[in-house]
Amino acid sequence: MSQHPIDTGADRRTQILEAAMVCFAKRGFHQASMHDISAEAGISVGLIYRYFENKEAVISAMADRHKKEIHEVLERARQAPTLLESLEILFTAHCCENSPKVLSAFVVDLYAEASRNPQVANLVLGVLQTSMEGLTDLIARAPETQKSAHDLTPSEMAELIFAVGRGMLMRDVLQPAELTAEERRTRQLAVTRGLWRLLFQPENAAAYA
Amino acid sequence: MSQHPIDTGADRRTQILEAAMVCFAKRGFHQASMHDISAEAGISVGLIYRYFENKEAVISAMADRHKKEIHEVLERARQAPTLLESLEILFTAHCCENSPKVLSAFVVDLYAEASRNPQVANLVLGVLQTSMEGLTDLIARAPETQKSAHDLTPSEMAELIFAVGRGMLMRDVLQPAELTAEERRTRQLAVTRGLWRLLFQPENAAAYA
Amino acid sequence: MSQHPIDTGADRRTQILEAAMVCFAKRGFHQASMHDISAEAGISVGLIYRYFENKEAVISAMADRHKKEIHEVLERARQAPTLLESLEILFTAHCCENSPKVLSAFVVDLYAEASRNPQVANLVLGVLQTSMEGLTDLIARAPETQKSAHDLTPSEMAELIFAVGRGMLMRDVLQPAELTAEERRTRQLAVTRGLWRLLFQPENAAAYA
Amino acid sequence: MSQHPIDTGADRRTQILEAAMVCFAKRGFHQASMHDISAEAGISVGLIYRYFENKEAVISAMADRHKKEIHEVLERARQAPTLLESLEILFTAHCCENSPKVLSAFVVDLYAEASRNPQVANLVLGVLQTSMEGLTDLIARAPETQKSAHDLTPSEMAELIFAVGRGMLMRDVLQPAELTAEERRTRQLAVTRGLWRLLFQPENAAAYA
DNA sequence: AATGAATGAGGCTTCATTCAT
DNA sequence: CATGAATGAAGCCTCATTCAT
Repeated sequence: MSQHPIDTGADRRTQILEAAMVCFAKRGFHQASMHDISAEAGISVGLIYRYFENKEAVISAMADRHKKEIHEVLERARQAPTLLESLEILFTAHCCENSPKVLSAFVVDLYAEASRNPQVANLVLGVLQTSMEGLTDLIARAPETQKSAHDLTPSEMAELIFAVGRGMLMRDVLQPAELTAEERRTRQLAVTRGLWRLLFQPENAAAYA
Repeated sequence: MSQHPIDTGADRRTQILEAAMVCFAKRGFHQASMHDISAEAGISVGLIYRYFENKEAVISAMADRHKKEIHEVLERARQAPTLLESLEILFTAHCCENSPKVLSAFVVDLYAEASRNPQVANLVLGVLQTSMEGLTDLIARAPETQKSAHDLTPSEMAELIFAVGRGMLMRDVLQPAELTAEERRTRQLAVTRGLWRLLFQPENAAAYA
Repeated sequence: MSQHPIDTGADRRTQILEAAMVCFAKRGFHQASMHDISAEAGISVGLIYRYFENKEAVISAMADRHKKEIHEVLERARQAPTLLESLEILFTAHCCENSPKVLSAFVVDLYAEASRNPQVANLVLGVLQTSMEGLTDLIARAPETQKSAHDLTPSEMAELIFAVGRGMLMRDVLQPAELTAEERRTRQLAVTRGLWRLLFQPENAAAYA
Repeated sequence: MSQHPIDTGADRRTQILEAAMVCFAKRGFHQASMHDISAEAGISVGLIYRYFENKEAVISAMADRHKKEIHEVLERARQAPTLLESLEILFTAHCCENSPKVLSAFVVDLYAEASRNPQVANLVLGVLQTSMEGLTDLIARAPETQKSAHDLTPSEMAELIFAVGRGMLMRDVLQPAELTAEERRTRQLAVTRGLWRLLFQPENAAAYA
């Protein structure tokens, strides 16, 4: 029945997490039932329990997965030639449904969960700190930073960038569902680019002088 | 706390909403049981149903209350003498648990709920649009804006300010619970002020020229 | 507010029972809530408890009332000049909503209640036996009976008449609600008259001879 | 009773309906709790919901079952050699607890339910109409009818027969529970046979001529 | 006498989890 | 490995009943 006669444990876990992501984004962690997930994954409820101790463990695994994805994105961002390109990579992953897996609603729910589950909170906090350090580093090294027309430290700049990222993500869940991913992305990009201009493009200031 | 041994209907509703806010912030909309709320309010479960049709209605009433509070804050912000003071008022209300009623976790949950409940989504969207218009207006009128060293429109500036506000709020739910409200506020203010400086203080740019 | 400054206990009881009848007919004994009844009566819930010990007592009082009404009808039937007129009086009371108080659905519910509440069962049984005796007596005395073309005893004839009466009543609750009381009555009368002809009009038989 | 340790879905449904019938007859549709039914069936509450969407659905299924049983009886009645035997078959099924499944109290409750639930009303009405047509047809074809000493049409005769059937059934729920099924049957048969004599045995009339 | 706010037990239903097959 | 029937605790909600005013 499965694509291959052999499903490794990892494949199954992935399959289940994929389904869980859909359900969690659609209904939220606690509104999505194990049955929902099993149906979405096309398997039986019992099978989920062979791969995850309980629902909590699915949520944790999901958070872990989120962490890995963010780290991957960070890695890709680090390898971009310019700071603006790095930012665009980060932005696309963080803000948009374009990214294959990260759905806004899921992330908002993840933060909501973090607010009452210290384990999740620590994980998300870890992701955040690593990302912050990564971005701060990128900014500090970038030549664009040297000529910026303001006195913000790289760390402050990174903080602002992430704050705006999260803010746009929160905003995104309010969009009528009819908007396409592309439309969402465009609207968000407009705002974010405003911040980038402020932070990294001194010529406006120069014009003023 | 109650002025008289007589609780009018409005008082009861308030009492219940107050309790619900605590429970919702502590456990989330759907994890908080009606029993939790009644216990927190010190009344019986059944009594809640004399004042609210069902749990959904409690959530809606809460969202309404949030709306009213935000509008009040907006009004106060409008009356501040300078733009920066307006922003500080908005910031304090939007970002901090200092504000008597608005708890970060509740707002994050509200957005999570909005992502699946169109009625809540519309309400939150309405709040957002009114607030945005209000702030855009404030910015457009403010003398500080005239000399800013960038090309962002008032609307874009407002968008950024709100995005950062939401972003800090999301960030706030990750704080270890031990932080005092004052500490949270300070940390958030540091970031936000960075943005304000970028937007409204051209002298840095001037210094650069 | 009440028609008279003084409401005797009896008046209140009647008022409540009147309202209860409406509610019971509309929703059934156990589906009708005390609140429904109080609202229908235009009084407060608590007041019902001043006149009736509990809901059970309201149901019992209702059954009692039913008993009294049936006995009244029986008395009127007894005074009719002919047997057929007696039967018509009984029929009208037993089968039709035309009668001011007896609603089919209520009676069916009363029997359903009787099937599990021995006290109600005994009361209904008592009504039935008295009525049966009354009707048997009427039949035995009636001159029409003497020339009937069959060998049924007056008791058997009464039994049949009541059975058909109950049967029509049960049938009545299935009628679409749009039928007027008059239409219901007409349809039921047609059937019942068939039985009366069989029982009391020998000329058909004569025609056969 | 179960043929195998394996219960197919259909078996479970039957088991639940069997238990529900007992509970409904004992307490009525709305007084019987889902817990009552599960206990009577010897299963857990939750399991009922695997086989029925909700309590309403159990009631509907029960009504359906009643419909099927009545239709079966009608079929059997149709195949009886004489009209009187047909009637006896109908009678036994309609009036007596002897019939394995049809309990008087259940049927009275079914009609009570029908008076408020249009869906149930339609179903019961459908059963009634089919039965009526079937019986009318039987009567019209029966040789016994040709020589009857009255002017009732087959349809009127069928109407009377069903009315008496329902009437006896209603009467049946008042019996003290101590009566055996056989005793009930005998008493009811006595009445019903009176009607049959009136309708189908012309010799009495003839004797009169 | 009358009100209606308040209580809390109990009903319906869902769902995480287990386990026999 | 996989299934899905089965369990039962827990959640939402209703409603008979009480009682302070």
